[in-house]
Amino acid sequence: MSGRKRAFDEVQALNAAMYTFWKKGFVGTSLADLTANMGINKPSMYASFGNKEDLFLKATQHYVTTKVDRVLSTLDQQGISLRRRLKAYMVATITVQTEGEQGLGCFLSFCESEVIGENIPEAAKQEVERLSQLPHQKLKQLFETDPESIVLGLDKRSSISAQTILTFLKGCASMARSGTSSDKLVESIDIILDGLGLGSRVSN
Amino acid sequence: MSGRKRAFDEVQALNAAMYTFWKKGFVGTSLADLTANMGINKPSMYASFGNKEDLFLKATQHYVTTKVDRVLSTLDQQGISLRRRLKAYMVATITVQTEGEQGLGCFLSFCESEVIGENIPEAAKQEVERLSQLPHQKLKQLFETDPESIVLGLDKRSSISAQTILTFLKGCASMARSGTSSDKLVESIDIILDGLGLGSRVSN
DNA sequence: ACTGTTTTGTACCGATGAGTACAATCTAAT
DNA sequence: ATTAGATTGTACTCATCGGTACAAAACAGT
Repeated sequence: MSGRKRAFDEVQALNAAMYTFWKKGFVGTSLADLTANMGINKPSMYASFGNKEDLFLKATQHYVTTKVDRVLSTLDQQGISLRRRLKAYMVATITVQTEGEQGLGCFLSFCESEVIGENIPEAAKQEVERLSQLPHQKLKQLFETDPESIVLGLDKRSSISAQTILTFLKGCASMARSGTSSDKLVESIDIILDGLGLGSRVSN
Repeated sequence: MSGRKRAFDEVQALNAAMYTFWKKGFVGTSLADLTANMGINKPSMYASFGNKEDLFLKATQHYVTTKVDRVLSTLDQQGISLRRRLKAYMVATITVQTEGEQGLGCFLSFCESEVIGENIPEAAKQEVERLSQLPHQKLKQLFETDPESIVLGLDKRSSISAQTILTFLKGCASMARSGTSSDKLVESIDIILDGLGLGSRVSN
C-alpha cells in the first residue's frame, strides 16, 4: 500500500545537488542552497538522501560516474598513439572543467582543497581523498605497461610523468574556475606533452 | 592622553589571521577561529581591523607583501640565465606552497576558487581577482622583453608561455594542499621548462 | 468511501554565525 | 590622586546553520 507519489525525479535532484556542491563546495553550500536548486524542501531531501553529508557523498559518486569515468575512458582507446590518447584525455578533462556558462573546475580538486580546513566530516574527507587518487594510479599504470611508453623509456619515469600531467590538469581546474577559457587551456597541452618527451606534436 | 596599552602585537595577529584564512578560506573561517588563532577577543579584533572582510583584505595584502612579492623578485635576479631564473621562481613558489607542517598551497588561488560560490563580499572578490593577475603580467612582460627570451623566439608566445607556467604552479598549489611534498613537485619543473623550449636542462 | 502509507509544507529546535553594548580595566597626562 | 582616553572581557543581539516534529495532502488497495 504505497502512499503519495514522489513529486520530483531523484536523479535530476541529485544532479542539481552535484552542481551546487561543485560550485560552492561542501562548506559553502547550505541546505537552503541545495533545496532551492533541487526544487524540493528539506524533509523531502532528508527522506531521500539522508543528511547533508550523505547527499554530498552521493553527489560525489554521481560526479565520478557521470564525469570522471567518461574522461578516464579516453585513455583506453585502441589504435591511437599514446600521445594522442593523452591529449584526448587532457582535452576531455578541460572540457568538463569549463562546461556551462561559468567554468567550475574539478569537483574533487575543489572539495579536496576544503578538506584541510577541518570543516568537512570524516567520511566525506576520506572519500574525496580516495577518489582523487584514481587518476594517478591509472596514468601511472598506463606509462608502465603501454608498449609505446616502454619504447620511449617513460615506464622508468611513470610516477613523475603521471604526476606532472595531473598537476597541470589541477592547474587547469583552478584556471577554469577563475574564468580562463577552454581554448587557452588546451593550448598548453602540447607544451606539457613535449616536455614529457612524447615525441613531436605534429607527427604523433 | 592615551589609554590602556594594546596587549597584543598587531602584525603578529594579522599574521595569524592570514594563516587562518589560508588554511580555511574566507567562507570556512569563523570569527571564533580567527580570535582563537590571533589570541585576542572579538571587540579587540573589530577595533583594530574593522570586520571580517576588512581583516581578510588586510590578511591578503599581508600575504602579497610577505610571500608573493618575495617570490616574484626571484625573476629580477641579474646575471642568471632565463631558465635558471624561471626555475628559481617556480621553486620559490613551491616552497611557499609547501611550508609548514601541512602544505597550504596558494592563499590567492584557494580564495579565488571560493569567489564563484557567491559567499564572498564584493570588495574581497575584486581584490583577490586583481591580485591573482599580477604574476601573469610580470611573466608575460619578462618573456616579451628579456633578450634571451627574444633569441629563443619566446616573445612571440609570451602569453601562452606565462600561462602554462602559472597553470602548472596553480596545480602545484592544489597538490601541495593535498599533501604532495615539495620534492615531488620540484621534480616536474624541468619537464615544464623543457616543454616551453627553454634549452637543455643540464647546460642552462 | 475508507484505510493505511508515503510525501509534502510549515513551523519549529538548539547551535553557531557575524557583529555590538557596556562595564570593568588599564595607562598616561595633569 | 584624579581624570580622560583607550582596551579588554562578558554578555548580549539577530540571522542563519543543519536537522526534525507534525499535520495536511495525495496515493493504492480493499
